[in-house]
Order: sequence, then C-alpha cells, then structure tokens
Amino acid sequence: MVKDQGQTRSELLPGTLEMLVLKTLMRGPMHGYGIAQYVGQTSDEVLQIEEGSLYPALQRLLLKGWVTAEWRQTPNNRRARYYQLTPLGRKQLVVEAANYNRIIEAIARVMQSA
Amino acid sequence: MVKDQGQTRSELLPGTLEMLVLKTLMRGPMHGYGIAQYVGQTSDEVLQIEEGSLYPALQRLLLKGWVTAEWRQTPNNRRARYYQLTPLGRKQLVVEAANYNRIIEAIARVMQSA
DNA sequence: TCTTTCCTATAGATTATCTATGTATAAGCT
DNA sequence: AGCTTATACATAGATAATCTATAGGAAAGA
Repeated sequence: MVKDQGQTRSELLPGTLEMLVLKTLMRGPMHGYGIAQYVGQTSDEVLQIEEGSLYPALQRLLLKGWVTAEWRQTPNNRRARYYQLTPLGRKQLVVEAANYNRIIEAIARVMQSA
Repeated sequence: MVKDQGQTRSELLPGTLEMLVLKTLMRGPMHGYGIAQYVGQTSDEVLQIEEGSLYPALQRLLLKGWVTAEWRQTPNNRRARYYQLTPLGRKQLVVEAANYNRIIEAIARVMQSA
C-alpha cells in the first residue's frame, strides 16, 4: 500500500488502507483512481496506493456494506465507478480512526520510553 | 501482534513489531518474555505481543544480524535466551523509526484533511 | 502434589498487500 | 492518421507477517 518514493520498497502499515479510503470518501463520492490521487497528494506522495491493493480493498468495502458503487461519467468523459460512503461506513470510519489512534499512541509511548 | 484488550481482535499495524523489539532492546539485553512484558506495560496493555509473533520475529532479527542471543539464567532462576542489539541493529532502529514517523505523519495529514 | 508463573518454540492457517499483467478510452501532439 | 500519455478498472498469483493453536518444561508456592 505504501511505497517509498525512493527505492526502499516499504509496504508499511497494512490495515490502514481501508481507513484512508473511508476517510477520503468523507469528502464525497469518488472513483478509485481519484481516491489514490487524493491520498497521494494529501500525503505529499509519501503514501502511494497501488492498484493491486486499492481495488481489492474497495471490493471488501462493498461486501461489508460500507460503501456503495455506481458507474458514472467523469469530468474527463470517462466511465468510472464512483464509490460513496454508507451510514454504516461512516460509523466504521469513526471506529477505525479511534482504534488507530489508540494504537499509534500506545506505540508512541513505547518509542518515547527512555 | 496487537490485540484489543476487549474482544475486537484487531491485529493492527504489522510491520511495527520489529521496531518495538529493537527499541525495547535499547534498554539492554532482555529475553523474549521480558520484551513482551515491557511492551505490554509501557503501552498500558494496549499492545500485546503474541508468542507466535514474537519468537519468529526474534528469529528474523537474528538472521539479519540485528541482535545476538545468549542463553542465561534469569533472576527467577530460569533458563532464558537473552537478546542483545548489535551496532547494525542500532542503526536499523534509527532507520525504521524515521520511516515509521514519516508514514505516520503522512497518514495524519490525510486523516486531518477536511 | 497441584497450580500458577515463567519461558521458549513451531506448525499451519489467515489475510492484506504487492507484483505483474491485461483491457480500454480520451486527449493531445505530430 | 498514428503515436503517446493520462485516465480508469480489474484480477491472478506470489509474498510475508501475523495469528491461532499447541507443545514442552522448570521453578515456586500452596
């Protein structure tokens, strides 16, 4: 999911991809390619979502009922699948974000210990 | 690696286990059981390192030359394998911590975006 | 003697991610 | 017309770290 902009190929922090996708979709319906672009830009290109990670992840989100999908036309005049958060997806984002923070803070406590 | 103290079974943030182990060993030589305890306590029991994750991880660290191991007697009078950071391991910790921070901050930028 | 705590370890399953690949259309350039 | 680039979706198969479950054993204390 994450790829060093360098050569180091670090696929770090799996498990956060779904959270990032859900968060991105809070801005409104978006297609996969757009989601990847948004995350890339917003993270200053540190986070680069691979297609092989993204599309399977979107399928999982669909299956879980956290997003719905609809084929539409993009401003570029292409067919694209727009994903939209469901109410369940919104709740899930809250849960995942809280859990993520809990763990990040726990890791920080260890990493900052003398 | 991580286990909710509740029931939610969240095995979050794989990839950070090695970093936590290396960091813990900065305090001095320690055996596996002690490492798990230290991380558990320091993280207020949020991070619970499973044996099935820890020992394979320690094997990997040995293979990579980031730690050395030595059988010794514990204060409790038990046989235990004490692991110790190598200079290479110290360097690796710096690298991993820097990379971890880079990614955590990138994720934070996405999660804090409007 | 029984139970708890301490301590190590591995086999096998799970699962998310990555790599590689394939398809296809729009737009812009020459 | 032909070429390239950017856009856009998707899947198959490999990889690898983690989890689950299990095994063993020794010390200490009840």
